[in-house]
Amino acid sequence: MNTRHILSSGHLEAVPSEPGKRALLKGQQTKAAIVDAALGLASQIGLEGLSIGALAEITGMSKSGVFAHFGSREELQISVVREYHDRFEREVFYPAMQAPRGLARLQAMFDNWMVQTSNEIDSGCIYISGAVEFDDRTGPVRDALASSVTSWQAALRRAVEQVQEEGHMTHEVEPMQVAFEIHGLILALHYEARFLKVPGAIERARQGFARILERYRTPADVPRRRR
Amino acid sequence: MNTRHILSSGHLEAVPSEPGKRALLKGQQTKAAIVDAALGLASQIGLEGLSIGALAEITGMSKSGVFAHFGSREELQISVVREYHDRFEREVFYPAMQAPRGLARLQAMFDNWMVQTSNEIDSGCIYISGAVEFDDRTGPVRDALASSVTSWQAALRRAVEQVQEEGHMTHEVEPMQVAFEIHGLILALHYEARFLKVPGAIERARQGFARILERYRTPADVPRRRR
DNA sequence: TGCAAAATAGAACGGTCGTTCTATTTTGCA
DNA sequence: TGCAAAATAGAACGACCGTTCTATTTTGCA
Repeated sequence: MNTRHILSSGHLEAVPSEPGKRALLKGQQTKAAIVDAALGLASQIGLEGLSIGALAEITGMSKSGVFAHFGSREELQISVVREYHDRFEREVFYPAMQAPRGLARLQAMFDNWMVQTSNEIDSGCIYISGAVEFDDRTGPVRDALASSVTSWQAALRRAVEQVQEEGHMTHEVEPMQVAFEIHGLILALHYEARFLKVPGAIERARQGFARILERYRTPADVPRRRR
Repeated sequence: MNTRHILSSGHLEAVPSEPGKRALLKGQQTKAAIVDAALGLASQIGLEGLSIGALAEITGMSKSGVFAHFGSREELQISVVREYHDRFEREVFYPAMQAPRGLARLQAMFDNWMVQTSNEIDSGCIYISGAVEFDDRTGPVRDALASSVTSWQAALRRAVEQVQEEGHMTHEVEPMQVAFEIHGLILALHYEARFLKVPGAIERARQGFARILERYRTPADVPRRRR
């Protein structure tokens, strides 16, 4: 249909493929602004709640103007997932990689993740709401979500392995089991803080994490209490 | 508007309020069937995905026929939440109360909860999907959801307290902290089994639960390994 | 069994949705 | 600076939404 549109619009003799890619500065700039607004909207009402009309109103554009940047609602949703993936890397993953590998890095990953998840008013986590919205659907949006989440889980697993190699955690537990339990703490935090609005959920998650570390500590490992 | 409808339809001289409540057998029966179908639908696509048109098609009724039983979509959603609450009590809570109070009962609550949550193909958990859909909204649907969840959490907390009184868990941990961590395991189970479709999520949750018990075990308590 | 009330059907409403088509404006290299 | 291509606007589409209104059928007690 993209082809049909190009062919049917205006001057046909100039084949529009070859004349060396333009910079498209303005276009990409507006597109980035739309995706930014879309991410904000999706964080509040979910990926399925995204509507092109609402997005047009927010950005002050026309519906078709917004639409043209993506070609379909699904492509818009995918763009939002990619954008969230990038931000998650930028705000959670990369900063944690600055910490020395081992306990400190795992702790940093968890801390950053907590902050990202419970970011007070706005921005619920797309990975969590998206999982609920797309858990019995197939298609590229689900795939984009799942692959982002899976890659983050793999990063978590590596971090746990490094704690084991460092000697601060027993090898008797599978790294993915630890990642599972940590994920559970984040999900419970998101549930209680964002839905039930109970205070102190962050502290519960923090305690849960500390107790996972204690539970799986190498027998010889020094307690080294912080706080 | 209800009044307007009554007044404007047909014979006005007979005030329709007093003639002793009828049994309404057929009506309540169809309503129950609609709620049942609605719960099935909401379990798959969420409370927000519920549409009266789709429900009419499933039940073989007309849209207005379905609608008349509830008066609004919101009332339909509330009915679905109440129905899920009843089933949750019937399939998770009451059976667990048959087990002797203490460790056995807490274990039964967790086991039944796991089964209810990861029920293979159909029926995702309304408490989980609903939390995501209504986490930044207000209104009676959110309130119904939240109060159901809160009452279940209170039941969980009592069960944990009884384990402490029984002497199988240290008093050093707050019961709600234990409930928080257990909730996290269920949420992670739901996430990984239903969205990511990874096998073995149930076993991860089960291990996580066992390790919570180990972690908080009274020092003097005999391990008493099962399996 | 009659008859009022309850239950259901059917059509229509205003609204929003994603998408398409055409027309106009804006961009940015030659 | 001209001009093709890119970007955007605007109107219209068919579909579905929740809801209302009126008309018809079904129910179940007197």
